[in-house]
Amino acid sequence: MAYRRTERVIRRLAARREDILAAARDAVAEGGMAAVQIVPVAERAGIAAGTVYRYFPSKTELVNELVEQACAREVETMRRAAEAAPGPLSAIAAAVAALGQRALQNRKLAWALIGEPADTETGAVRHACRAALAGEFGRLIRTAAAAGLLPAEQSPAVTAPALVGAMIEGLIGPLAPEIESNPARQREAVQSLTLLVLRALGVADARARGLVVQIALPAVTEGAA
Amino acid sequence: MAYRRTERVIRRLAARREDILAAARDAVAEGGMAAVQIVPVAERAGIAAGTVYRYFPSKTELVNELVEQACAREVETMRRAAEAAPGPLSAIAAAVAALGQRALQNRKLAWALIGEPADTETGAVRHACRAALAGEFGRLIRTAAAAGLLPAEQSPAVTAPALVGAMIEGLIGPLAPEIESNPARQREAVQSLTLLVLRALGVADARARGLVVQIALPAVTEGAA
DNA sequence: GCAAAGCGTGAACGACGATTCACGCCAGTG
DNA sequence: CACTGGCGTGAATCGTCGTTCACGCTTTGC
Repeated sequence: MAYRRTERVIRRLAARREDILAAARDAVAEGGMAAVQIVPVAERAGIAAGTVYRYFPSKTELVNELVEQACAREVETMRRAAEAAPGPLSAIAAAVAALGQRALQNRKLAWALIGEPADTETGAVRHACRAALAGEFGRLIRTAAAAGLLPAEQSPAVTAPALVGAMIEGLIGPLAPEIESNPARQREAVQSLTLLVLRALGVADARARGLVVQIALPAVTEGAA
Repeated sequence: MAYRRTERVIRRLAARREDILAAARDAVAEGGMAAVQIVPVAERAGIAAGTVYRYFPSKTELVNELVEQACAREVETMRRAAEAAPGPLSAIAAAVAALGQRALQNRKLAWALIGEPADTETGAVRHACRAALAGEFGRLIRTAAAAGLLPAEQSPAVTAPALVGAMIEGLIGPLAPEIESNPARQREAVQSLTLLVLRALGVADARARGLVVQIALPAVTEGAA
């Protein structure tokens, strides 16, 4: 044998791989999914087009990994926020607020990754992502319902996806008012949305119960794009 | 002069134009936005590819018109359902139900036209479409709020888009349960969603008030694809 | 220092799909 | 009925990417 990957090389390769993913992420954040093109992404990463294919078998795979990564991060954010909450209801509130907060931090990115579609292949991954979000959310709903905190008539199979849709559309969808750069209005929007979701689930007096205040602004600082 | 369009010819041209739009619509319903390709659409319409360009300056224009048409139809459906309702609250319920009902009738089509994105050009039109839906919906909310039937704290600018999102995602989004062919379950899903929306707006006891029953199944028979 | 094995390169290739256009055909005109 | 001009055609054209690959350069092992 005459060649074996050194620790140093392995590290370099891994770093390069991350660079590519980061470049792709940046591209998405700037120009949406359509902006993820091999040559531009490669340039952004400071490498040649062909090199991308040393790390990813195809563009589809690259995009898939991007979406999966982002999705996992969101689900994790949600889960953590919920776990840190003192009870099932505030867990829901916290989850919504955390997700909303993050989404607002980079609306275009979030929208592109979760909302905007791509080829059929990628569609499956995105579907899995939404399903994961809805699933996690459904779990929170069921927990609260089981604890008698929500009207029992809930059908999480319908409400969870619908509310995920409400969050997506309400905050990051193309409809959302332009609040990108205004922290105060962002906070406001997230709160409105949180209240909306709670009401939708049958919690009429969330504000009175102080469910909103305690989740007002979960510091989300990790993993900046 | 040696040529002037006869009434008959004008009619034929208009019909052809509609044929093209219909063919495009069918294509969308079958394979999503991606399936709207000039040659296949032309074949479907029984004409040559080049002919499409006698009627539409570009594919983008064709798609735009398709989306606008569909959008206008939906907004109109919503408005009419609301107007026929006996009061502001049932107007909201009726609007949601009517929209949901129609969307379910051809989920793939609805999703492709409203949910699934396309190129930047088309994005603008779709944005306008969603905005129109949200606007109409916002109007209903404001009316109800003004009548003191909803908590005054509503901020339609946030809730209307969010609830449009909830409807889209909950019923026709990729996550929605597969209920295409089961009328009973469709009815159920629409009702759940209607209740969800009403609750989200602060109406806790919609069912008790009989708001749901009266909109149970607005016969939507007009304009089949 | 030398051979072996990856790694990086970027021009070239291929697929796909929108758009064009030179040519017949048919309907309207007088 | 002959003539005119728009309509329909569909093969060819053009652009836009994703993907490949033959060729150096770099790193590793001895």
